[in-house]
Amino acid sequence: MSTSYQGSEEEIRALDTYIKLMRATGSVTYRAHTHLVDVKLTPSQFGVLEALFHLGPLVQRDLANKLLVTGGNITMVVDNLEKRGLVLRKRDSDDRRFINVHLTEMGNELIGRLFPVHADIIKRELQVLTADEQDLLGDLCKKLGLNETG
Amino acid sequence: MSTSYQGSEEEIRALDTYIKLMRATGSVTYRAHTHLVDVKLTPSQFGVLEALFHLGPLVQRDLANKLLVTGGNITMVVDNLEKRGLVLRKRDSDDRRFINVHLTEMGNELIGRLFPVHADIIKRELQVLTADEQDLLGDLCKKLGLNETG
DNA sequence: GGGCAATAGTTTAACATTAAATGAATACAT
DNA sequence: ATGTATTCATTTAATGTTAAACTATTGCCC
Repeated sequence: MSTSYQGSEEEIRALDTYIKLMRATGSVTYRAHTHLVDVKLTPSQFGVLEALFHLGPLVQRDLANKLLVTGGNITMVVDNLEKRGLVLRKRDSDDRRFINVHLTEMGNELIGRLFPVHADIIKRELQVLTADEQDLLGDLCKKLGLNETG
Repeated sequence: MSTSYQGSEEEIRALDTYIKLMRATGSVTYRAHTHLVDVKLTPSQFGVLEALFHLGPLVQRDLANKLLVTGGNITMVVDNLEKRGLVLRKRDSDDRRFINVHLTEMGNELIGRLFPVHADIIKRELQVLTADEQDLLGDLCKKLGLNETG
């Protein structure tokens, strides 16, 4: 049956904390994405629209960096968004390597309508914690992220 | 440029906390997977091996539930692990709907060698937090996960 | 200014992932 | 006991995801 792994106390604690971190993130993310089914958007597509909504037109490389995915991935996701008429590509005339991605009228309308729903879901999920607890959680998470690179 | 979204204070806080949670999880997970390149295992494949290592042989449905993925996904991942001779499928003779997945000698040897490395990476990543901080983080995460369903 | 390194984007191959449809085996209700 | 509903696994289609190879463009350097 269960293969017992003999780790140190620190390892046990770290693995236990990590699994809880994973579950919490997965849980909130899962719920934050349920409403996307209605508009037939994938989480990745929503992520791109959200980034453009908040930051304005972006070069694909910047999108990839923001969303922590590869360039090839962005090519695919933007392709599908473009097919649906939600975003447009516009090559930079100064430096023709760059391609600016911006929301179309339709894309802007959609994400402008979707984001408040998204924000509300996140808010309700996080409200099992008090404001202080959320700040505390944020601080602890920030420390974990800082650990450099990646 | 930046399209300003006018959310409530609660929404702003929740979104801010959520993004930090996502970044922290992504950061630790990313680092925990770097060593898999050496043995040409994908994170999903590692996840299956890890589950089998700790819980013993599992039916595919249980694997899917443990790893929070769909059944079709497990079919694919187990296929690839089976091709490499790391796991074996064995149909249950009592209830022929079930397929038990278990580690082969080679699979057991591999995950037994890999898991300590994995545990050590997680430990080092989490050690930017004290033991108390880790417990606190775990508790906060647990509250988030509890919010039922999903 | 001609060659070379660096950067942006695309493509390809392999694997992952989901939802939905299907097939096979079992449970259950009347 | 027979028909119906469940459950498990697979398949399919579509999209995502990465790494690696490739193209195109620009920057740099001698």
